[in-house]
Amino acid sequence: MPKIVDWDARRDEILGATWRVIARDGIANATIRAIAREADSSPGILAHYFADKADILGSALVMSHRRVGARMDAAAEGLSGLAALRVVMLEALPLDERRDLEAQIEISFWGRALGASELRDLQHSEFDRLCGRLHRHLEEARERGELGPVDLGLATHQLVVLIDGLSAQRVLYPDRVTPQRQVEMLDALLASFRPA
Amino acid sequence: MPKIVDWDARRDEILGATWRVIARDGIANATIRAIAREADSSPGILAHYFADKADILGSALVMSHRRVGARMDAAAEGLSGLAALRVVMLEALPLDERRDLEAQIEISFWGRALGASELRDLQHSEFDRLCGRLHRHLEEARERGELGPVDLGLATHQLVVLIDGLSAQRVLYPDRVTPQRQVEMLDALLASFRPA
Amino acid sequence: MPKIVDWDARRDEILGATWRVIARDGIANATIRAIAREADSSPGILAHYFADKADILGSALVMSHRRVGARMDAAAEGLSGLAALRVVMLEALPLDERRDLEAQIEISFWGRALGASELRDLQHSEFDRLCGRLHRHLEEARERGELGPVDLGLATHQLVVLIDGLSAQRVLYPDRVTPQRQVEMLDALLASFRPA
Amino acid sequence: MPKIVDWDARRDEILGATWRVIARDGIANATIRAIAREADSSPGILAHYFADKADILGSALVMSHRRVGARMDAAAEGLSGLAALRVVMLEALPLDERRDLEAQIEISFWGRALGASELRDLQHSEFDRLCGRLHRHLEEARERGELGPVDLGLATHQLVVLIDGLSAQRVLYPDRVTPQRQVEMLDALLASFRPA
DNA sequence: CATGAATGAGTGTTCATTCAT
DNA sequence: TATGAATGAACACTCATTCAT
Repeated sequence: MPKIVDWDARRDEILGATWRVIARDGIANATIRAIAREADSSPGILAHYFADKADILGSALVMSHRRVGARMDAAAEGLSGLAALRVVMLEALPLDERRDLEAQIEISFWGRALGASELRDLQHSEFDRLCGRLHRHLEEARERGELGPVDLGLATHQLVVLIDGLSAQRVLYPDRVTPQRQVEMLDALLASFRPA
Repeated sequence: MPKIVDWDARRDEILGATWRVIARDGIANATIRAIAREADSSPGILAHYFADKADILGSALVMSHRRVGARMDAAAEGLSGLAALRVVMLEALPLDERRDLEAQIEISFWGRALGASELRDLQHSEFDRLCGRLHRHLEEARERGELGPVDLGLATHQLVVLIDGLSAQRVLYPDRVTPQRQVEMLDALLASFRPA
Repeated sequence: MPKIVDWDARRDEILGATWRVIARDGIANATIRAIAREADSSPGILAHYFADKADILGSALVMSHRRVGARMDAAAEGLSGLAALRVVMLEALPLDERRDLEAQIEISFWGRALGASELRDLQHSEFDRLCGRLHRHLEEARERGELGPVDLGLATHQLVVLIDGLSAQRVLYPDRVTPQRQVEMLDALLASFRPA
Repeated sequence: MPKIVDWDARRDEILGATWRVIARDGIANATIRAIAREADSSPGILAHYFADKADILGSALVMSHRRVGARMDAAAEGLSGLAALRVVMLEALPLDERRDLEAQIEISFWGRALGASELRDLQHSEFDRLCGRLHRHLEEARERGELGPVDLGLATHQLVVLIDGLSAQRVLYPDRVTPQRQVEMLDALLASFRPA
């Protein structure tokens, strides 16, 4: 009988190690050896679970997005309109340590996307999902009469720009971007959507 | 001292080549050889102008910031308050090709800053200068009675978050972030600062 | 002892898979994993049947030689002298698909023998057997008065040189070395042995 | 001023080291490190002179062929017909240490050609040149009336089969294939071409 | 000053081998 | 007996850096 291994669990473990290395040492120092060491493993083993390094990094990004998406689903359960939009946005912002890590991952990939077109494509498709979700909640809000005369496309855009801007600021200047400050900015933006 | 002038000109030329390589191939592919080739030069010569590769990349970032700062100075000449703030912000946003390049440089460095502390420090000090400038114009606006009851610290923060968020979006999804859209968002934010 | 039979059968199966991989992908790509995959097996199992990779490759070569030898025995049954020599030679030449495979195996090992002395020794002893067989038939031919004034050592050598040369040509330029051409060359050589 | 280096001389030096490593350790052990060590150099330097390892090996083969071709040109100078053919063939056979080395190189590549199609193509084109040369001298011989009723295509083929067969035998069993023996076989074949 | 050849450490990746199951 | 996960060394190749010219 072969050694029983929970394939998906081991994969996730390696991706988790990848996150930690990226966040701690930067994506430029996220070598296969460093990831293997962080995962208490050997360099060769990564070939069992991933095709190559690009697959590891891409999978790490997708996994991060999937976790955020799952949390958004859970948080928006039973809600709709602006209320749903707010909790969804709160899941997207780097408000605690776990989400700081996600923001670090995300921003590390931004610079890398310039030189790697397939990474770029990956980010585009992942980004579309988020935009779609935000837009849907805005449409709900409009139907519920929660909105003033705002352009939904513009409003969606403002929301993602807020996420990206706050993520970047939080990663680069963690001391200046407190969770309260983030919520403050989110609420200011949401307030601007409401009828006068 | 004609030699000195030539020396600075050659330095700037190399930094310009560095920008182009980063924007075209990504910062991960910005090797010394690639930069030297882009500058129609040889790898060894870079050692005459820069201590090492980190110096090249750091200098490229500083030069980018300095150029933006100089443009802000020129644009704000004779203006103050919200009017000055607006033209300064317009210089910070990726509204044309040259500033797209600057945004690409900037974002490429974000991911790199996680693993390189001296790059982080560099970014901090550069960032402080921008915040100071924005804050100063907001203070002027307050003195001129152009502002409603806004918290200047929060407002400053909203402005830099807008810059970072729009820069990231523009670099990653250039088709979706038109110059008009950027100005639209900026004016929406500035409007929220004014008295009701 | 049914187990033993299965054991040998499994061994032969693995060696057959080894042949196919060498012929298809080249000996440089004949990895243990590739062989195991071709044999619908797992990498670890090969350790049960063979000491190490060199043992697998060496055994594959020996098995190839043994099969050729067995076919020669069968073909020469009841014959002697030049008639026997001719059918033996016809078994050694790459005249059909199966023997093309054997020639590919053989030639793949030639390059490898330079760096691996034990493989070299293996090839020497295997080669001696073939030479002995050819020489024996030539002696029979002499006794039967089928030969002109030829040096048996030289003649033996000419025969093995013909086998090696035709095998190499057939493997490298299969389109140019038709079976007819091979028989033509063999018969020309045999004719030169006969009395004027 | 840059360090003056005779590019071609350095290239040839590396290829010479490649030959020696292949002949001594086998082509499977002809690693970039081993070649660099043999050339009293460092692994990285090979990238200056060759695109990759396949380029090194391919260039080594081409260079070997080119040297043989040059020697054939020189030897056949002023001769034609069977006389030219004989000296050309004498250059192709492993009659001294230098040509033993060439035969080792050649045979090492045979096994490798099975798995590498571009190497196969290289060998084909190189082989065509040799066939063309032999055929040309046979045509001269025919015009001069030196030949009996032989098929020139078959005769050409017999010559290359002799070269390949003798090369293989010489490499694998050097003690048994003396220079005299080789010349003996060549002359026997040439004799069979002459009118009865 | 400028060049580009040279170095050697570091990268991603492959692979024979081992071993717990 | 059979599996395939795991290891770690070796591979080809890249790159920042140095230095003789």
